[in-house]
Amino acid sequence: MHDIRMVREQAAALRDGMRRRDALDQLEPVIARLEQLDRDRRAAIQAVEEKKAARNTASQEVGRRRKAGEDASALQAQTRALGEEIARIEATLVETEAAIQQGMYEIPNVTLPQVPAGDETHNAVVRTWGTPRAAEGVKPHWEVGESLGLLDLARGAKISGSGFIVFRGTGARLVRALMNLMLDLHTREHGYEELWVPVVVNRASMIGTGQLPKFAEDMYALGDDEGFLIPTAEVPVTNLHREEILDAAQLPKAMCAYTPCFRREAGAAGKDTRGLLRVHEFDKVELVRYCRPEDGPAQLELLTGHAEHVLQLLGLPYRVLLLAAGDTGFNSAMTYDLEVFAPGVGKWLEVSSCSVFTDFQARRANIRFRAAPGEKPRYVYTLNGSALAFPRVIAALLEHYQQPDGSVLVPEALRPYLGADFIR
RNA sequence: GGACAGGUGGCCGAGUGGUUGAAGGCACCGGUCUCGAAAACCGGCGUACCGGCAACGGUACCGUGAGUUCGAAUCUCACCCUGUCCGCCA
Repeated sequence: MHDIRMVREQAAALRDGMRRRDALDQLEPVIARLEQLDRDRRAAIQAVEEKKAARNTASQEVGRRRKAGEDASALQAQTRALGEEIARIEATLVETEAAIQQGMYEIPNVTLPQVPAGDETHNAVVRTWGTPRAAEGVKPHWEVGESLGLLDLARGAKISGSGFIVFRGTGARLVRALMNLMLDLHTREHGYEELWVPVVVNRASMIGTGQLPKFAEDMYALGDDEGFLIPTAEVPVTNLHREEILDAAQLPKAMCAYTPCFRREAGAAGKDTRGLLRVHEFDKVELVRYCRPEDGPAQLELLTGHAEHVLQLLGLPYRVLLLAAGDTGFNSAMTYDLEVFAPGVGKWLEVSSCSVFTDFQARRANIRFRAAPGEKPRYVYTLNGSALAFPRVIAALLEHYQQPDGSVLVPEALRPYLGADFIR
């Protein structure tokens, strides 16, 4: 969420940001309405505070007179009338503020200057690593996975529904191996603190990282009062220090967590329905960083490099995309997607999305730091990225390392974790 | 799930209807002293919003929300959270 002052004082920059996302036409009415609401709000505040100041002095006078044994009933009646007037103005103020908040929730982050303007056709490949394997003769991962007994998609669908996977045998072990490989790498070599967090979070956390109120249909709500299944570990991990003021010495702060992730994938019906490419429950290791504002872009490069490192260890060819403004997520100011090549399905698969959110999430979640003792707290910048999402990595492994005899070669870095050189 | 006890500033803790944004202490910042440090002493020290170029003025905030009242940290109600005990449970 932006500061309302962005609308008041930097409206031109805000409009330009929306234009770069190809979203200005859609959002212009919202912005214009916010400008009016902001004026209404301040006028109401001035009126209400003036009357409150009058009431405060009057009721002090009542106290003084009563203590002195004088009659204060006329002044009391007058003050009560003032109170009723205050209540009336405050009621309109509450409405105005609710409308402002609703409007502010509609406006996405403004992307950084280095982000290309326009829709996804303006996404830029900034680098590639490795050589994609030729597609000839490579079977899609679901065929290899099922023939090797690693996946049981039919039974996943039976016990939970389509889009839920059962891994079995070496397949199940592969999931555990990936989890350990990634967590070991990030904690031992990249300096992240490992967290084990709840996968059920409350509404305040979902609002803090920006999943709510805009993306409610994408999540599983538990049906009782307050619980949601997390769509990503970003939610519990970024919210860890919600409503806190950190010491500057704690920045940059690096945390990682393995969690399952739950997504209803509303609106994605019919896309990537086979295999592991789009599922309702999947596992992932997530990296989260907090930093000082001036470090944001450099921290994004660092975090993206940490995610890439996993793919390099696994020996999977990938490319890094800098998303154009129009393809950058609502909360993000700049995003790199990592796409791994899966020759069996002949596609680049998104296995990570690394973003810097500037202070857009920190403002919502109220995560601040004090640069020096005595200084005013400022919002941190938050970042996160998957490193990595398991199912598509597994798909790529099963396709990229497929052997003519139907077995799958295990990349060296994974062997100690899986305890095998080949999956057969 | 039941019964008690609690939730006050960065932390500890006083305050039970009226100049209380809130005593006192710790921490922190500045100063005196010192070769330097510690100790001691003096002073400062919350956040947000509105107005103002500024100095500054105003308003709000004592878990959250509603209510009573001329006036609420203080009284009432609901909810949330924490602690202790009981029950249940992997």
